[in-house]
Amino acid sequence: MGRKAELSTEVIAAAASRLFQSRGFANTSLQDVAEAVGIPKGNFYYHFRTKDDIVRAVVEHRLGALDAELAALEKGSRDPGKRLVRFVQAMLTHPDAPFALGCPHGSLGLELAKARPDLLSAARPALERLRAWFAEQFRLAGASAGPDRLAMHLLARVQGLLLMAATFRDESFNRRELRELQKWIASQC
Amino acid sequence: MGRKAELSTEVIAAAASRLFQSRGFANTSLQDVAEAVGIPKGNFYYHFRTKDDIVRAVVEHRLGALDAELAALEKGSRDPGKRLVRFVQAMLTHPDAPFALGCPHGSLGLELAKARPDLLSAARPALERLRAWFAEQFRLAGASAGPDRLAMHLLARVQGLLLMAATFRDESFNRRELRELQKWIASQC
DNA sequence: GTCTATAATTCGATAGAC
DNA sequence: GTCTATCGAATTATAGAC
Repeated sequence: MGRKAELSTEVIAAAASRLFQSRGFANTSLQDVAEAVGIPKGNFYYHFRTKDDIVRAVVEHRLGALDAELAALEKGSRDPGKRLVRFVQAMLTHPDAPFALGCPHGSLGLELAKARPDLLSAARPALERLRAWFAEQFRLAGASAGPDRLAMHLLARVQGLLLMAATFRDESFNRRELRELQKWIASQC
Repeated sequence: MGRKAELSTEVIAAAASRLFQSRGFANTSLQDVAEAVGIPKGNFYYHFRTKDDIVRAVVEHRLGALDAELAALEKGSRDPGKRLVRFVQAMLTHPDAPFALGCPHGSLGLELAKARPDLLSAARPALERLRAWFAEQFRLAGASAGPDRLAMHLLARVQGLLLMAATFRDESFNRRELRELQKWIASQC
């Protein structure tokens, strides 16, 4: 079945994912990751060949976490429009703290677009997973406009809301904008 | 009048501003800045005490550039609603290439919110200048909703659009979303 | 004021013992 | 497989000649 080192590699990816979200990719050293997992930093290179490789592992780990969260939303509600509303609502209490640090997938994409365009494609799958799930909910809801366009629009609104929340830290703006976004979702479903 | 070192300091800030936008703060070394200006990197510390200090100088430089751009928009159009429409249109050809690299002010804020929360407040003035100008245009246009809320909403939409543009590089999405944003502006003025 | 030289630290990555 | 030890390069920052 699985590779022998799978567990350790997955543990490292999970720790790196948290560190990338709270400090960014460039500001996370292998030392930081190694300390978070409790291994010497030299041992890191048994699991990964370079620091760049960890980005791919992090995104793969995030895809797994995302699948679980989206599956829970699908199980929790029959109405696809309500699922979307609950998704954006869940951001408020999400362990990744996107209102304080931005969307983990969007902020990683933006950082890589600037500093490491060669790695940008590695960060995109998580955002595309979100986009595809949004589109499916809109399609199931029988939205009037094209579900793909609505999905991209919603993703952009989410990214903008979370970037503003992280930089301005204005609670009343966060609440108001979140409510308006939920109203927009309902109006499209 | 001005300080003796004002010109060199301003030149450094301008170069650092461009590098922060294209590579990010953490990925821009003092060596990069020194090379861009054509001075030895040791000479940097005659103008700035630390690397952190350059963030404040960069934002101050950006405020000046922003003032000039907004003044040109005010001069070019009497209708405040049209000014807002032209502002978002101008992003397409802006030298900062926000569609490829994100909004320089928003992406700097997001990076600092993650990696250097102690420096976040230094990055905010540029975003707040934009917000204030948006609000003034909405107020002048006699918008029905509160101009401050409309301004924050517009800023969030812009940030979301540019983050998505930088990470997805989907030209048709960029055009469509830009057009929708302009339609929203017109509907509020 | 402007330059060279370099200190002090940290980084990603490697070598090799066990 | 897991550890220690360390390399070479890059980083921020300082010292001091001119």
